[in-house]
Amino acid sequence: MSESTFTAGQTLAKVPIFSGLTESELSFLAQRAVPRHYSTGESIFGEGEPCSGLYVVESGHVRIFKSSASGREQVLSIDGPGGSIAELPVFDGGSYPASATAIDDATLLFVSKQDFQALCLAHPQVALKVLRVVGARLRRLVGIIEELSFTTVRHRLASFLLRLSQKEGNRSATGVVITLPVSNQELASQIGTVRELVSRNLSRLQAEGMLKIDGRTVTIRDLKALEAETDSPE
Amino acid sequence: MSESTFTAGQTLAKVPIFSGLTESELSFLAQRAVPRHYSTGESIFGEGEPCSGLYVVESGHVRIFKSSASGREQVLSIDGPGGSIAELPVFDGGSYPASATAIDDATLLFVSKQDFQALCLAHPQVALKVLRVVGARLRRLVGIIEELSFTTVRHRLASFLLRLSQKEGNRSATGVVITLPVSNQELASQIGTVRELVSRNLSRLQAEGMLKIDGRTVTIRDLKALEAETDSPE
DNA sequence: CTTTCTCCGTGACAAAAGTCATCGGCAGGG
DNA sequence: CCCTGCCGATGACTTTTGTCACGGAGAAAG
Repeated sequence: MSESTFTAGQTLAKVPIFSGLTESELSFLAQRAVPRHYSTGESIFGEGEPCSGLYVVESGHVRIFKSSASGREQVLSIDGPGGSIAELPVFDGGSYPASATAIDDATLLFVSKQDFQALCLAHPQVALKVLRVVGARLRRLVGIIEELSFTTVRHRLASFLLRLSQKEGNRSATGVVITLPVSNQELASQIGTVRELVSRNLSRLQAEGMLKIDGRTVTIRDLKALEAETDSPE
Repeated sequence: MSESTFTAGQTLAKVPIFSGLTESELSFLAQRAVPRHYSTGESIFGEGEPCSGLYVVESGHVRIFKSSASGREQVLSIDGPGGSIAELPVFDGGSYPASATAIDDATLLFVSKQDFQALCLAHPQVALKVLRVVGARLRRLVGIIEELSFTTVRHRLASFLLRLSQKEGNRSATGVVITLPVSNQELASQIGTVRELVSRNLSRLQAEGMLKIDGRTVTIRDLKALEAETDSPE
């Protein structure tokens, strides 16, 4: 077994959709999975291209998004190690419904349509696992629709900050401190708006005393008030 | 075999996710599928309720939607005979991500989680079929996100009219004639806005000469112009 | 050090979305 | 027949969103 096949096997074992496979099954798959490396910003596939297989993230992060004619982008999901992308177009035979790029240097394992379908037929458990992950993906999409349809940019921004604070917030004397992980432009793409509105709404939340902004560092001074923003009827 | 089991078998054979099963497998499933009848407007399940199984539409139509705190609704999909709903929460174990009601009198076949999972394990083909159907569903959701994120109410209304005209438009001397199948309120829920904006935008399109509106009958007088509305960059 | 690039913040607008209230038509139930 | 409820249209207004243009901070490159 070659070095790369070995590491691929290691990776595959940790991927939710392949958990539960035996070692021999994993190595069978690993031998057919092709590792591909992408550098920061590089395109993995574009919306509308025919789909030849699925990818499993070994390292790095992948950004899946839709682009508009006028240049705006809407992020659908960000997947890190262990995540799988494009599971679905593999089955319905259509093209990729969105584009994918590497956020940072990333290594993905490519599994061809044929190999993967064969695997699902041979191991029905795998198909059920795929359905489970896809379920989570669907929930996220429905969540995006809900936010876009019902809420304002202000709401979505508040939600984003709260989510971030729960994942990686640090308590301090003055509140919960978080560091914005991305540019305002990217943040805008993730919550479905434009750069300027992110900037403006951040300023406004600061002016109202809920936040204290210092560069990319944000201190949530009034968590309660920020939470109230996310569930007020409008 | 009872009468109802027989009709259930008939129905199941036509459902995409069950096509390809043998007669005996179908009747096996039919015996476990429980027919449930719903009258117009009746709730089938509500968002957040634990999911106990999936439904197959035998007759009538089902509306799947999200509700906001302020009473607005966003329609995610409308499924008719042969459609299946809630396939996904069956697998990821979570609750229903949205609510479902019967649009008209409808008969659904309920298949329990257990029976369905067993079926998928016994017949991997079924799982692949489910994945195909789910793929289409995911594409539709991504389409909704794209529309909500990038386009205006005017755009979405134009798209809706064009879609409708392709499905059931009748050519006439003055243009393509269609009949709005739903109230403005419902139309608003389907394109993600409110009643008033649908009304106003319809009027505006009429004032600009693209449409001629008479009650629920709409004549598209300038198809080209309407199509131009749907792909202008904004 | 200077130039260039990227990113952030903002003011000034313009357009779109949404809210509220009102009016009129029409259908169904009492 | 009248009342009530649902639906559609529309005016007036507010809020939100998005665009354009500009200026400045800071990092990276020459």
